Amino acid sequence: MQSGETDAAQEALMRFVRNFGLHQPDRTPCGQPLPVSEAHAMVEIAREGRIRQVELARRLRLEKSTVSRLVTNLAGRGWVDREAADGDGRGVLLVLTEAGATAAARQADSRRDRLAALLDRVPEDQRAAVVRALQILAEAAVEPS
Amino acid sequence: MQSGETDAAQEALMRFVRNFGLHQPDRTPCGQPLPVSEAHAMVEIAREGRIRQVELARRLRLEKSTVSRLVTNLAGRGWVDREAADGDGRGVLLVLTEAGATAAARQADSRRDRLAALLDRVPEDQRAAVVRALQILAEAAVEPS
DNA sequence: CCAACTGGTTGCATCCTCGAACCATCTGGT
DNA sequence: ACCAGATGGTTCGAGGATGCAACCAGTTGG
Repeated sequence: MQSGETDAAQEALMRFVRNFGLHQPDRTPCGQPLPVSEAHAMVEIAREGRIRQVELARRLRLEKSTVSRLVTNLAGRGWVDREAADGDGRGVLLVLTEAGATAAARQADSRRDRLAALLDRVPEDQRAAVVRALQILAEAAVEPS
Repeated sequence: MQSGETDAAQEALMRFVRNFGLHQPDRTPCGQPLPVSEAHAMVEIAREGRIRQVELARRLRLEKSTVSRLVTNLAGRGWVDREAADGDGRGVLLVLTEAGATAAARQADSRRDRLAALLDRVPEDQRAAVVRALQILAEAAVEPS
């Protein structure tokens, strides 16, 4: 590993976090001000349709208590329902409501716009490489929890 | 702009944020638990040696009030001193103390380790491309404030 | 010389996250 | 069948990070 390469990556990562506004936990570009973690939760729930709360916590890398409150918020917005898990009397199954599906779609659109604007500012001939790199990074960032 | 590409980028970005732990504002890998923004502040101050507080706010994309408090914390750790700006009686010039320089160096080492570990997990023949992509992204993420 | 602006600080409100305590429900071994 | 330990959730308390508004002190331009 070349030290210069690492330093460059470190510098670039910091700039990206700042420039993209990742340090502001609230207010994501999802149509309405929506906490990042709730937005991420919506993505996961929407993808699966129904998902165990503990599984959501694992994917979001959040404490179960945090997820519990987060889900309470989402339920308060009328976006998800809590159902009893089939085989397990303890578990909670999260299900997207109709309104939740609509909201998730709207959020996805806004996010798409934001990302499209970002990618618009990278030279066209490097776009594919950048996206690919992002995927590689996401994969490489997995830490043993 | 291909929609599939945007979606892939969006997905990858979300995974990266989660997997890398960017959603935890406190606790950065800098030797000791250090808030992300304070760590970034240290990087900027260390790079410049001395920097105006308002300039720090601009670079960190934070409200001046937030920076004021942030700097108070850093001063409390004994890492920076507040000096009067030369030509301007209002301004504050931030200067790294000796201890601050040491701390900044230590933090840089820890960050380097973390980044090196991350890059270690990306295939060697793509490392350069990934770092390059990160730089492009950081550049592209600049929003008109 | 005064109005408008700029840099900082402080107070207030909001939000996010974690750990601990607690409860209910499995699971595995005896 | 029973009990100890693990697992999934909820609630409570505490700690941090951030923004906005109000306020003060200097600066600038007309």
